[in-house]
Amino acid sequence: MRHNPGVAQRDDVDGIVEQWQRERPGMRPEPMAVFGRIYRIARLVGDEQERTYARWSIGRGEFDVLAALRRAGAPYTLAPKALAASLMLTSGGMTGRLDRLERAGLVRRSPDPTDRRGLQVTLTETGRTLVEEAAEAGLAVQRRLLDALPPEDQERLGDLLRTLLGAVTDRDR
Amino acid sequence: MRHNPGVAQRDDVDGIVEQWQRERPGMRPEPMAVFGRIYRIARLVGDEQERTYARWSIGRGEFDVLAALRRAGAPYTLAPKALAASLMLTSGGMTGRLDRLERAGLVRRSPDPTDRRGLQVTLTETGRTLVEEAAEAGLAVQRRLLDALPPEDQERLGDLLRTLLGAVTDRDR
DNA sequence: GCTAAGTAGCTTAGCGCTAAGCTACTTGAG
DNA sequence: CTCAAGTAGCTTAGCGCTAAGCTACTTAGC
Repeated sequence: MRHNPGVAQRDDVDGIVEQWQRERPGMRPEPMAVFGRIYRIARLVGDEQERTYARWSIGRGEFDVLAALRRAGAPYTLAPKALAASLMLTSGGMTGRLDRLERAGLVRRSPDPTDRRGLQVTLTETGRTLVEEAAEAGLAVQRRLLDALPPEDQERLGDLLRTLLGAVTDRDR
Repeated sequence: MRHNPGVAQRDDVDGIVEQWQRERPGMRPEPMAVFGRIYRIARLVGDEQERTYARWSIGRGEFDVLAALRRAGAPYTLAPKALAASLMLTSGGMTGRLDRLERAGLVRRSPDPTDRRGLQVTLTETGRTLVEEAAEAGLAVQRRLLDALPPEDQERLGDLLRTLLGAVTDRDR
């Protein structure tokens, strides 16, 4: 039985909140109703995206690198340092991703002409085509899921999350 | 400069959406404004929780196991199978977490009297005390961040996420 | 009761990450 | 100029996960 779309029913997270309320009265675990769902959605949608990108034989980590390069615009070039920062990754992690992408012929590493310590990572033609197709497919997944909400709620959700992300980011400084 | 709390300003995710719009007109990347923020919040708040639980020398994975046992109520006992299912973990991952928790004296493994293949995992007294303290601290972190939103928006956000999580979960069946 | 299929938990190999430390290079102070 | 401090990228060790496969046990069909 398919439930009425747009009408949210009691879910596992409600159950967890109620269990805590029963076991620890006075705990006020309501924030879990928000963050518990955020964790689960991130995990489940992330896995779904992973399955989508698998059609192009890349993982989500590799996709994120290609997408950052594509978004940067022609000539689709960034330093490993800049990529690692924007993807919240250590330099070691970045080295590994670039190794895999270079082996697959999707990016090219070349020396930075202005700093001999540095590199430039550039999308190859193959990489550019691949990331454009994969991005479209990944976006289609997101859009299909998000359409469980009417357009005005989609926007409201984005706004609420913007405020929350702002608080989280502030806190981290 | 601290911005006005509750007023969401342009953030990195807005920048990413705009970059895609500029580079790929017609792409309609608006869903990223929701899922991009969900990914970031999950990551950043998760890391913050990790730092909080570190005060008790456990990671988030271990905490989740202890919390599931505590929430289940006295006698704080569940089968590894049930734990793995509720934490979306493979049996191998569960074995590892239980090894660490047992070594730390926070849970005890005993044979299931009704099924000789099975085990029962039980919270020790030490484990129960620890998880109650750590849960309170983790919740305080969540509450402080969520208070960037007025109470009625906190509830609205939870409701919107419930609907979205419902769509994601449906999809997975 | 016997056997085939299914299930619970563990083991192993492999993967991608972090933290720490390395080399090569750049920058800034004197 | 010289030299100390800083920076970019890579290497290594260690960690916790998954996927696949194992053993021991249970269940269902005959």
